[in-house]
Amino acid sequence: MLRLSQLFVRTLRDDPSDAEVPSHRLLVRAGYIRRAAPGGYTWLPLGWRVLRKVEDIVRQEMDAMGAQEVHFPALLPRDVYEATGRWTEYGDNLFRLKDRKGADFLLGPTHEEMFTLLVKDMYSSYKDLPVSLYQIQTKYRDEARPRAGLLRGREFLMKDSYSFDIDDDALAVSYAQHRDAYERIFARLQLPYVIVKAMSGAMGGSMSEEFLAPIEVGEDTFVRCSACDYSANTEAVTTSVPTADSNTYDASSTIATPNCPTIATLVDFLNENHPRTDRPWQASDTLKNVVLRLRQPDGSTETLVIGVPGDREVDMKRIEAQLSPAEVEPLDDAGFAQHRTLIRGYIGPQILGSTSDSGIRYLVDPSVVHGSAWVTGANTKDTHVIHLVHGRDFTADGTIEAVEVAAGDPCPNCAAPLEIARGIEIGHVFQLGRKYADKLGLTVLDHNGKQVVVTMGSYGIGVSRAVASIAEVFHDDIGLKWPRAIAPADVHVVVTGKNGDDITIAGEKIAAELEAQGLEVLIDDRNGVSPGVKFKDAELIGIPTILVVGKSLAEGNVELRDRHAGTNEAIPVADAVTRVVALARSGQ
RNA sequence: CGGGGUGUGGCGCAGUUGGUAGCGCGCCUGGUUUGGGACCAGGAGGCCGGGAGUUCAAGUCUCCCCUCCCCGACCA
Repeated sequence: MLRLSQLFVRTLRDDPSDAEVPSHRLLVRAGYIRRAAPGGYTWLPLGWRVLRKVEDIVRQEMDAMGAQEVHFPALLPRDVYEATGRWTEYGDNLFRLKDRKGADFLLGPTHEEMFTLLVKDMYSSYKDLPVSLYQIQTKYRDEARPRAGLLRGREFLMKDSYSFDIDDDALAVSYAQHRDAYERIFARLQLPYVIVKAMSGAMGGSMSEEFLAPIEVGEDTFVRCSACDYSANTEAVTTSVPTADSNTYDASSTIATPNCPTIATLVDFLNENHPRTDRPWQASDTLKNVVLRLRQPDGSTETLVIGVPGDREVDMKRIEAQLSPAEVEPLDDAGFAQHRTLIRGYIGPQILGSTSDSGIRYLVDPSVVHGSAWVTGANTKDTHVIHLVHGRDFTADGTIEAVEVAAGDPCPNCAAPLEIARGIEIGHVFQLGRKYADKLGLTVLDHNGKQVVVTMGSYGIGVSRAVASIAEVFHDDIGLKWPRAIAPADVHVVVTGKNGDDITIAGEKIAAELEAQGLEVLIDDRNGVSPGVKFKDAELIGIPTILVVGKSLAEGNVELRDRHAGTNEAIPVADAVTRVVALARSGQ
């Protein structure tokens, strides 16, 4: 039995000043966690119980799908990460340290290499596959900006698992099993989620999905369709190809546009000096050409220009994801100096394209459809071109999804408007493919006795982040409201009497009976603490069922409070144990 | 890494023109209280983020560094 008179906890009356998001505020205030280091938290008894319950649910479902638990050290040698290039690739986010002999070590940010080598060490036949292994481990990442308490720390608890298969079909099966297990885990945690398509990006895999808890304070932006079930991470959105523009336009003409350095000033100038007959000019009539530099992993660079409608922002993440593994950056002054034909602010596609004199590759966003007419730069200072038609007056080398996805954009599935929402990434499933197995030499003999490279999947759940996410979903102004499955106890018995009086005796008796029934009981047996304080603390701590043994005992009643529903029901003392046990076992 | 804010007992905060630190909560002792964060009396607890400087004198002024929070960049 957890006795509040003994429990190592101190609830705070005021919000801690450094906590902004509700989960952080309430977990500290209710005595679940305490900040111990930048990006690091101490788990107090109540919090540790919740964390272990989340862990247990994850463990049960992973075991049920056939994965086997192992445990690696967090302290890892450099050479393993050197083999895959991640010692350098991971950059500043990696915690590095040296041992007394000066040898390099790191604190594991994720364990692909270790799992791959472990399987290589032990297995060598297709008969050993498939196999899925997992661990629940403390991970270390030297985040540039830890924030929001448990939501982004530098040390956090993660379940990571890895599947090993003989071929892509088998990988698809392992992937589906993990995905199903994740759905069961989040359902048991009562954590709402959407599964969004994610970019496989530099990891080189083929299929990747994120589980996002749709919560405003989340750091991930995703889109979802207002009509169908489509959802995707913003950088992974693919737009449907718009139909070509079949209108006929006037011949293009070059016009002087003094003092029009921005799109807004250009549009104003056009409306004043070259008004359209049908409607005013708009930013969406202009074609904005952004100059980028691509840097390939081998160090070579290329200048690239991307055309997007002038009313849209360029999304560098989306572009980078499609050009991976090349890195993308805006062209700097030195770069412009090398391309004298590119006049900043007046760049037009007339001189661009790999077959043009400049030889500069030119891509357009799909919204710049064939046959559409644009206002754009004339490649001379203070001069623009109007009625420049795609396909007639200029050509592109191809298309690239380049504009920042905005609310109201059409859904690629059904064309209904998309919504933009924020979420917390609580899980990620990923078909890694052969990247790690290749680099680390993980092969097995197939049934023909031939060496084949194993294909892998990697799957993660942020366990400590899940605790915070649940707190984000289940709280109100006065405290936490845990789902029953992970509450630190089944019932919180509030006893409002003084030591030795009838109320205290009755409360202790009920608590003991509840415990005898197998329930986890937290009893507020503090002497000399006023009922108001006990009620406030019970609401703050957030155990879903609160049983008050107090003044209504005189009428033979106790009070059964539901923290979620906010209800308070007087029930006969004799029924108390049965009722509470039934509630606890209902799972609701 | 850029921009903004911040740092004073465990928590929340005040501290004037520079003059040797205070309030509320919490904690301890005694007493009175006990259904919505009680009351009275008496206590304990502070390298004022760190360093350097100006000054007879620095929480307060100057410079450098650091922390935490927010926004951005970054984030398998």
